[in-house]
Amino acid sequence: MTNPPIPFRPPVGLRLAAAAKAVSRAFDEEMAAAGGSMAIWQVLIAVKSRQTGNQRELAASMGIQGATLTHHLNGMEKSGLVTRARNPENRRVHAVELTPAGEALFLRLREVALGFNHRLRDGLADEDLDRFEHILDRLAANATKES
Amino acid sequence: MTNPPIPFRPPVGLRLAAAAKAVSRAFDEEMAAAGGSMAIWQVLIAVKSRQTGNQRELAASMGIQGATLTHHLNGMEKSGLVTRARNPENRRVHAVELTPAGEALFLRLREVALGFNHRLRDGLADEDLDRFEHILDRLAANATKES
DNA sequence: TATTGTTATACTCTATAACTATA
DNA sequence: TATAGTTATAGAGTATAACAATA
Repeated sequence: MTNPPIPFRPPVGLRLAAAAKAVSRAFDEEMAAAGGSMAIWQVLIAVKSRQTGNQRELAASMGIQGATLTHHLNGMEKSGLVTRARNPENRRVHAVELTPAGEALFLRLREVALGFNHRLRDGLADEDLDRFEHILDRLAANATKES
Repeated sequence: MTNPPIPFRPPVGLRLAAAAKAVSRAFDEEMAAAGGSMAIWQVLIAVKSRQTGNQRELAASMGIQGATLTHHLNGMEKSGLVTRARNPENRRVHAVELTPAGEALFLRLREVALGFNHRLRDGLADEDLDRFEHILDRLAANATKES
């Protein structure tokens, strides 16, 4: 009836989550100091890198639901960062575009992101990062494939 | 007035965040199916692996604030998973202990976590994971060190 | 006064369900 | 009917500030 200690070592997924949390938190702080946020930055990237896509695709590329993206876009539109206009050829589609303020914020946040990543990569060779990203991809694929 | 596309490649930090999100989400789903959650699992691990620590240390090991941990413990106490009793030697300290239900849930979630990690590691050699975790540590350290 | 933890409150991100507009 | 997106609502996780209990 005693309670023998169970040998225990934190699993790899937890290591990944903890590291990602620490990195995201530090990144968020720098984004906030520059007038942005992680979510805003992701939307700006998504809009900037695939201007033609509809919102559903945009949301998918961010890993969130369409309604969640609407939520973020509402805030960004209210802040004057983006505009949404119906596409004349298919008026169901809303074309999301950056305003000048949105473009300016994108450039500012990009500076922050580039600087952050430069610091993040300190002491890490490109080869290390390539392998690292390869394993990231593998983990994500393993996690999401049906057992 | 045209809009020349700015060459752009998602930074590494974003890759890390996206992979962690995908993995965490899949993990959360399995935890939920077993009656738990990521937060509950982390508390159980923290309590289980360092029973002597006070709540502040517990929170720190989870990367959250003390008040946030209280929030989780309130829920877990209400669910009958943990008890909190004052330490007679220093009555400011609340000793967090698992109830039998908490122990049972720990074991159940551990099964889920072990199975998940087994699947997660599919096709990855220990050597790969060692290097991977080393880089995770490095990234976390780089992110949190003052620039 | 300092330490430990809780309460009160609020913010952000996320989701689902029901809805509107358009095709 | 099907598709694109929005609105309404809710839940989880987090934080800060003020507080109570104890030392």
